Amino acid sequence: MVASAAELVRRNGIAGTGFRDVVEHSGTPRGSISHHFPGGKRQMVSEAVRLSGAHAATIMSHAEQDGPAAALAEICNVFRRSLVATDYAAGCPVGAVAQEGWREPELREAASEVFDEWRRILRGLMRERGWSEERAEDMADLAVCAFEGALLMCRIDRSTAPLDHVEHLLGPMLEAG
Amino acid sequence: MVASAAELVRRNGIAGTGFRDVVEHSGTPRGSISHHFPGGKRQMVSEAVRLSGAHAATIMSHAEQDGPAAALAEICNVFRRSLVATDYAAGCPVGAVAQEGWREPELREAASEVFDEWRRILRGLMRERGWSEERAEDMADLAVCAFEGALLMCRIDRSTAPLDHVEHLLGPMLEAG
DNA sequence: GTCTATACGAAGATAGAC
DNA sequence: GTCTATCTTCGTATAGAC
Repeated sequence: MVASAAELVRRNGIAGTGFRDVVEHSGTPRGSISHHFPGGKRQMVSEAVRLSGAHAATIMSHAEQDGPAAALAEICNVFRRSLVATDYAAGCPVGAVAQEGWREPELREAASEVFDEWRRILRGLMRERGWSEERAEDMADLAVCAFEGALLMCRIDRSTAPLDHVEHLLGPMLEAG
Repeated sequence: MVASAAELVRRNGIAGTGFRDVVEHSGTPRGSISHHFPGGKRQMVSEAVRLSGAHAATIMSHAEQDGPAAALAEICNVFRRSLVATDYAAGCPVGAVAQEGWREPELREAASEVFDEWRRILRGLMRERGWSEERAEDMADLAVCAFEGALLMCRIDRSTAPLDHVEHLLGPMLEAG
């Protein structure tokens, strides 16, 4: 059910995703919403963001023995496939929450923790490549910003070009300390 | 009225911005909505995006005699001031539409044209610095992606650091061809 | 636990008076 | 042109039956 929520939010946004859609998409019983999510929609979206964020972090970590550029390439590949497979409907659920749900402290907190983890992973990989702590932090910021922005722009362009460009330009930069 | 819509959309998103809020914010008469916007909310948001996009393009163009890094710095400065002045409520209206309104062809088209103009401006400035057409295109993509992503992240972090990092890391890259 | 029905509020669109 | 009132839709939350 949380996975369904994440999938719908990344496509239609928070406001565009109702409980109705989630129960339909997940096939779960309609009457158990308030039982599983006493915190209402906020709680559901919050859990969806954390789930997606952890999933992405796992993907990046899988490539961590190959360095920061490989980690970036890996996560770009996964999202690029999603974009193409859904005809550019599937963006990033964390970005959606960052745009629509930042006023809700619970959602802002969830998105914040996800972004922090992503940056922490990239920072660690760059440190291993000899970057200074400060430069690694700045570059990790740039990488996550560019990644999130690229997902936005790919949907508008109906093309994976922005994501491709980010990956190919930023990858080498992350390697050279 | 369009300016009010743009201001409200960049803060609260499309779904979070009702006609009610717009007439209140702009002080315009409530009964003339459908007269000025026969196309409904879509039309209003579409015009708001184009207005904001053109405004940002003008800002970048003001610094164009000083090169691409100066243009980037100028637009970053303007949005950084907005972020701080509104306690991180004011993001980018074009980004909001890219996230929430991409399904509406009219809105997607408007956002697409705005992004294209921004990239065209940066590409032109980089060409003057001796970049090849292809590299200039890729770097312009990266710059706009990073800028949009930074505005997202600044709100979540409640800090201008992501935007600062993007500006300081990307600026020099745009200069050196 | 799961389900149905409903209350409550919000928002967009529309019609008609002045 | 401007305004008020209303219609309709939709989504969340809640209460109560099985």
